[in-house]
Amino acid sequence: MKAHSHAPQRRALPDLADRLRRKSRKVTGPRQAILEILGQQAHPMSTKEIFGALPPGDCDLATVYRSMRLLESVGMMKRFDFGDGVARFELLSEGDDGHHHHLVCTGCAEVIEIEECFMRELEERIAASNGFKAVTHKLEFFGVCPECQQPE
Amino acid sequence: MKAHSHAPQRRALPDLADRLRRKSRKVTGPRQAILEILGQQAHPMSTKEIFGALPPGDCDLATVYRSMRLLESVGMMKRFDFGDGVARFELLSEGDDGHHHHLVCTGCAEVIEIEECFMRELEERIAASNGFKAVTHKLEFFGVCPECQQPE
DNA sequence: TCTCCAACTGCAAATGATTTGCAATTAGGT
DNA sequence: ACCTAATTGCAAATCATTTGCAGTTGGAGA
Repeated sequence: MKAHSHAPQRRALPDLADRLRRKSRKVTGPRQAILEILGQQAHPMSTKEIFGALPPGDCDLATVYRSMRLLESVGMMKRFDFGDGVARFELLSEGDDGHHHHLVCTGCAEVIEIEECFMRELEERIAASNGFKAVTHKLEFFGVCPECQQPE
Repeated sequence: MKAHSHAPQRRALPDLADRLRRKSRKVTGPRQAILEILGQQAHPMSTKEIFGALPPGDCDLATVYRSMRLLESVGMMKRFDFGDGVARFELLSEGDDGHHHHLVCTGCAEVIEIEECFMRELEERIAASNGFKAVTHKLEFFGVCPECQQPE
């Protein structure tokens, strides 16, 4: 498991309040709880996983889905797509745009964060040569982790 | 529209027969028809689109889904994921592993193929430093195409 | 502190892509 | 031509995610 200090947990709540107020949205129990969960998690979590980590009976799955969208829209959450049809989220710390990539084990689904992004210049080159603007990219790596390499 | 000669259409059918025979699968009408469609298309098509391009009443949507899986498994089709929840496919010409990337306009969904792949060494670096094997990646670019940049 | 209404929430039903069970059909090896 | 496993159509089932609706609640303003 890779150390990755995600959550300046102390600032999470006031930050949440600020961002929500700006859009006249409310600071509700589910939203705080979700932030709490994600703050303890170093790796992206699916909505189902988040729901499962919530105190039982605390809130509805639909509410979690709705919350993820909202939190994403106010820039507190980054959505990732590992191509398995399930959206995953990471909590963004303030000022972080969350741009990074992952190395996902195709055997056990272990996830390792790749800090560096080598693609900025590449983006620019591609944008320029195709007349595109605002070019971004999605990039994830897949492979077999050391554990899964043992026959066992 | 970018020129991209996808289909050595002449060789498609015998090739199909070969590959299918090896797995004792059959050369059926729907499978030939799908190959035909994809062979005329320079860009990835979704299953629905393929279905729509097929002569009406020719075959069932479920059959198209099943065919795409099969054709992918015998290495005649490459699956792409643009993150919109719909799988897209390109016909592979013989000997081609289909590894390339796309630049997708977030406005009109225009797709441009990016021939070069600059990631081989990167893959190796990432594999090495994390002890992973068989590392691959998924990478797609998104941006606003020249058309969509005009206010209209 | 009390009011009030837009923002939320739970619940169930709706979506949309994709898969699957099953009985009827067919390609292709012998 | 025959025979059987591979295919297909159709409808029902999955799965992730969204949405309609009626009841609940956070928080700006009196």
